[in-house]
Amino acid sequence: MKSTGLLVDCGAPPTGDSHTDCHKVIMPVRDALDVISGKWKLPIIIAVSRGHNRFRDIERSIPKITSKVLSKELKDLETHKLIRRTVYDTQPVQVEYTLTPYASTLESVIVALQQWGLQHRKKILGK
Amino acid sequence: MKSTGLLVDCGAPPTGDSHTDCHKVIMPVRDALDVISGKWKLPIIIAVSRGHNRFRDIERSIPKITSKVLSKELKDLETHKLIRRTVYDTQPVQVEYTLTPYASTLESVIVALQQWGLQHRKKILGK
DNA sequence: TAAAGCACTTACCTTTTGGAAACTGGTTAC
DNA sequence: GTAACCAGTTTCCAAAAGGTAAGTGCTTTA
Repeated sequence: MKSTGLLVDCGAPPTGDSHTDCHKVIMPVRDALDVISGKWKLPIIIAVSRGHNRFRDIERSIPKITSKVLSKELKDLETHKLIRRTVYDTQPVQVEYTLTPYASTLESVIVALQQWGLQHRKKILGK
Repeated sequence: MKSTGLLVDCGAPPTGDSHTDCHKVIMPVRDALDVISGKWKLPIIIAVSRGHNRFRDIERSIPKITSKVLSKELKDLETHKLIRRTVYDTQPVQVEYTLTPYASTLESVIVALQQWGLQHRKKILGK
């Protein structure tokens, strides 16, 4: 048995049944991936962080996104407390989307993914 | 996620506009997500890292995975240079899957996702 | 000689995800 | 008064991901 030392050692012996221990890695990782994976979540987060705060403004700033998908993704991001939706009682009503302070906790995750992804592209497409 | 063979094709051309730097974040992140997202990649990596090196051994160690999916995922992981497939010229042939040293570069990414996912679950499920 | 193990592959479904286009019900600008 | 803008929703479709079950060609075990 060769180990590259990858990953948290879940504690169980390598020959034992360790899938329950591994769940301690897999479950949180999948929770995190759920939040940021998909085609549009990151583009939306970035668009909003740059000051595109109105629905149509976000839609225009992200090429090829449709209003249906944008609507759904904004709801997802809202339930994950990454985006706040504020309705102003004006005529007509104005809706503003902003990043929550909590959204900034994602930064280290995104940076880790970005850096690994960058070197991986070089590795796979031959340097 | 749309892929062009190995890596993600992010659609829009990198012109000189303000979206260029967005793509510098989004593209690498999507490349990275492509490698580790999906239902089975992480469980497989963990199983192999813990000494499950034969096809049937890996299959048995991951509850509910099917041979079709395992076969496909192992191929993906191999083209991403995370897993090495070694065929021994025995009777009958033996096939061994091991993690490459490169696979250990994923560790910081996985740890970042795991930690964020852990606190996120607490945040979302109240507490 | 039959059953079982190994390393897969194949054909066929179902579920999930994302896309196109039209449409709603309001408001405002020309 | 009609055209356009806003913030979406609805219906229908296509592609991708994943699941089920059976089969392949080999070898070893009983």
